[in-house]
Amino acid sequence: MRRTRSASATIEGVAARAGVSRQTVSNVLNAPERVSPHTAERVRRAIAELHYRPHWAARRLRTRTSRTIGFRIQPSGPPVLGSLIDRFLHALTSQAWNAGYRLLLFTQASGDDERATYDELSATGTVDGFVIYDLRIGDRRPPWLAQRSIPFACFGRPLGSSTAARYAWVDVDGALGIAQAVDYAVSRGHRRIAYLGWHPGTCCGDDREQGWHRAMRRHRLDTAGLHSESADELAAGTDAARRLLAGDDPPTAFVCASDTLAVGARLASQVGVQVVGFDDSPVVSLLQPPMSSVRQPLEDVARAIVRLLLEQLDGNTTAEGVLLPPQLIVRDGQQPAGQQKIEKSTGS
Amino acid sequence: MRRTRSASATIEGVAARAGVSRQTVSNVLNAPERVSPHTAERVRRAIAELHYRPHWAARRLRTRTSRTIGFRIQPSGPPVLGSLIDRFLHALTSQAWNAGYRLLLFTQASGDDERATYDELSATGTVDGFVIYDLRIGDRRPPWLAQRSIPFACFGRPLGSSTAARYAWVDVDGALGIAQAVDYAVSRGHRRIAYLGWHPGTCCGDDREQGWHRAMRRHRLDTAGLHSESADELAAGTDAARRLLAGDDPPTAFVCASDTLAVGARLASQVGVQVVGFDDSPVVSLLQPPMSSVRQPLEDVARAIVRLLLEQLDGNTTAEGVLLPPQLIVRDGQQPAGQQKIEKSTGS
DNA sequence: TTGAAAGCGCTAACAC
DNA sequence: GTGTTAGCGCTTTCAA
Repeated sequence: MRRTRSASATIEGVAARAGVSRQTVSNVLNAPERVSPHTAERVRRAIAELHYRPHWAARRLRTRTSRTIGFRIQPSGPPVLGSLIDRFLHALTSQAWNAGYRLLLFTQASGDDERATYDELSATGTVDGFVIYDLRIGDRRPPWLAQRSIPFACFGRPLGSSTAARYAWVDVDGALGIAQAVDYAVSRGHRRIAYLGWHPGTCCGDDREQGWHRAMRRHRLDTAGLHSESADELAAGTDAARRLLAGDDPPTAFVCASDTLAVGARLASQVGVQVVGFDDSPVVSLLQPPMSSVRQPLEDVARAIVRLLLEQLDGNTTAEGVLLPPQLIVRDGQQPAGQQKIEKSTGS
Repeated sequence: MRRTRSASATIEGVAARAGVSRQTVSNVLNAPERVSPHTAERVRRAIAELHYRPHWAARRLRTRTSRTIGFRIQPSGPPVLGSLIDRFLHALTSQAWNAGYRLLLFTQASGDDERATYDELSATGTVDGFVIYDLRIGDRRPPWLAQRSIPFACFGRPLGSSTAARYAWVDVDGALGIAQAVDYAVSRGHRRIAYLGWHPGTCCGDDREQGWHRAMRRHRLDTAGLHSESADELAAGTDAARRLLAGDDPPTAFVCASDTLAVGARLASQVGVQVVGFDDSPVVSLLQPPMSSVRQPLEDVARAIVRLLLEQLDGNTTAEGVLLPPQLIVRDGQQPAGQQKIEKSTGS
């Protein structure tokens, strides 16, 4: 006869079967070094025979930890090419699990104060801390959480806050990524390299634009008439590219703040015009001919975020910022010296 | 001075402040009808003043319910256009939350038995049940879970199982969706309407192909030489479309089992050839010119799934199957009579 | 190295 | 309508 859910074994049952006290069973699971190998073996056998698993809630109540990380997903707004956050979510779930933590998902309750749910989950002890992302300039969540001593770690630098340095964050060096893209375009012989970015004030947009400016300066290239700001939309990318291409001395390459803008630019470009995107969205590798794009190291970001968060939960208040380098995934044309081709291009 | 996390109020503190017993406070929260309005008001004030929140784990232990639903996300395999599951995840999170449940995410631990994690989460009482998706033919999870009386609900019909009728599932009527697409193509004057599908045996592929066959028969249209089976890849769509277009009496419209195939088909098609996709991926609305696609009602799916799961948790063992109608989102050309245009097409 | 006692915070069952 | 008692399953503290 099968064990049923309603009658699952408790630590008491295991202790009885192994002929030891509850304590010893607990020690086998939580502090094996305190138990003699012989006893431990007997206990482990009893555990296996009874298919015993410690009750999650009982453990949580006793230790007063939830071993759970909260993560809020936003409704996926305007259509963009493959959401970076969805891919990040996979990495985060996996990293949290590896660290013995669970990931709890939630959404903003409609009409709710943005922070009510953070408060709820934290005050009830449902989660030990949060991972937050999509930080806007002057985002009020970091100071709000910090003031309440609620542990959190950010994907992205908290900008526009005087206390930003005190938060734990992990970000990808957008300036470096864009600079890599410019370097690559230069190595392919381009000199008129335009940048399609977002309106100033968008989260990581300023950072990426900086990368373009600096890289162009380093190569002693002129930037006049090669710059556009728009919303993060495909049509905006197309419009911007058309406008720039119509000028005197038009660009022969576009380096873009997003894949969405990049695909838009491609629609306005003839063969021979190089376009480099940002984020390495799945759809990008499907394009014909293939397009290069800057990839964010999402696994590394997730690993670092979990580490920073757990350090706080362990009481090590290391308010640290981690900046990770992205990687240009080259899909068009020959490799520049020193670059490694990471992915085969898809296609017929 | 601020309340700190470590010293949060308990039900005892609230009871003391309100001058009632712990039980009364509990009743105010869980069974308000048992408490006199006057007492309830006093208790509520005390709750507010102390910023009291019932401790999640204590509740879970006492009631022996986790109020949590488990959901496994797979690593996002080969690049496809915008993952349907990511959008479903938003809807599911929101619906679960509205029902008072939390959504717990997990991934398959590498090298693990596929079912070990389901077992772990269930046996420890970390979750009350699961939502599973991406059911393959003869998927062993449904019978495995059912045998252990672990509640679950499927997104998609469990196929290839003799006991499928006994499971709770919610699916979208793919045959109907494809039929809508065919009807629309016919209304636009097309007679040679091809179908690009997947290899037989793929989960919902057979269903969708059925829809094409039936709709074509209903319109008394010939299907010979208008059918292709391939992997769900962009290049495969392009190849298939090219092959069919090269035949005698080539198609003037393509109805596809996925947006990925549809976009592939577009790349092989000239202006005037109509292509209809499936899933209404975000990227589809970005195409120029816009493309129509069959949209799955993910909010409704999520709502029904949560309902079916909670019914099981409440002890109502309704092994029910729910089939929901999809909706053709028309983006190209004029509306056929009786069709409503749902979304503005994006573009310049 | 092992065991006994205590209690985490809450709610079901019952008495008043 | 409200209070008292008991105990969910576990781990921390302290004694043996």
